[in-house]
Amino acid sequence: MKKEIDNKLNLKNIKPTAMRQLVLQVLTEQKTAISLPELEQKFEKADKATLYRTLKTFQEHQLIHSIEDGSGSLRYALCEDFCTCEPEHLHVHFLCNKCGKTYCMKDLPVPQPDLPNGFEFSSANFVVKGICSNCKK
Amino acid sequence: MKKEIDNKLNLKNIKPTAMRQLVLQVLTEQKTAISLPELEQKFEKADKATLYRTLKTFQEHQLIHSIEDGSGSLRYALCEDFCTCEPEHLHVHFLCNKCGKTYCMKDLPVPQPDLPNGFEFSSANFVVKGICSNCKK
DNA sequence: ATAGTTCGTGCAACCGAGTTGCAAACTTAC
DNA sequence: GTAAGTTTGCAACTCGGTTGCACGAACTAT
Ligand SMILES: [Mn+2]
Ligand SMILES: [Mn+2]
Ligand SMILES: [Zn+2]
Ligand SMILES: [Zn+2]
Repeated sequence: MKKEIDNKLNLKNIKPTAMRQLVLQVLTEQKTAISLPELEQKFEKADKATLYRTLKTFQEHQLIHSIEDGSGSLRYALCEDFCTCEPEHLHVHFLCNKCGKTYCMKDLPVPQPDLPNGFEFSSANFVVKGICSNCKK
Repeated sequence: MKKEIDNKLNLKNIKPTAMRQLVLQVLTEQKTAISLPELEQKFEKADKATLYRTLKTFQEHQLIHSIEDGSGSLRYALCEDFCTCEPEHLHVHFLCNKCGKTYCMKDLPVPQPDLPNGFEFSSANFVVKGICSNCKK
């Protein structure tokens, strides 16, 4: 739905260019987080740098969040509407060792461990690895 | 202590070559986890590939573990003697946003979250980011 | 409407971490 | 000793990410 795409962009104060609409379209279609190289392949002919900067813009405006899953490339996924990317909204991610897909476990908040004296929590990246339900059966 | 170094290597069934002794020496001196590029700089003249393969060997023999801290390069730190790198021995890591150092929080075990049906836990990487006690004061 | 300015895009070039092939040096087994 | 296996050094390469720059589209001020 074209209208919804533009709506989302407007809500996050991102000027809805053609490129950005296309990228957001792709992002919305994903059930798992996507990397820049993967995103690149979704287009017949698209420039890496432009996609890179598009993702960067999206992230700066908290439309998407990035996940360091250790797979060699950063992965990106849509934030939930109410998300402000603050520590209390962080969730666990799951990387499947078999299919390589990275899932947002939106229902699993990242626990905030008791750090030693003097250490200050500001953010966290919690990636669980294993076999996903799809690869399991 | 030269003897201790060789001892550790022997214990983990790693042939104690000169290179490996040197690398293990450096690793033991670190209070925070070290990356391959950082390790490279610790030597006047050392080959990246050799260091790389040395770290790989160490890891395969569970002398060290690697940490995906999202800093752009993998970090490595010594395992504790009893460590077998199994899920229950995993600990939290802390990356300081200021000095960039990565700490092993050996006293903080990685919690094992309740995954949805069909998802199987096999490993995890839990990195907390913030300001370390050294940068705080 | 025009001119000036800002913004987005495309292309090429670059960087740095990690990785591999290969040959020389070294170690171990016989 | 020689032969076989292992470790090392060097060079080359891959790949994700990032930047400089120039062109064109869009927006602003006059
Ligand atoms: Mn997520
Ligand atoms: Mn550690
Ligand atoms: Zn899977
Ligand atoms: Zn610090």
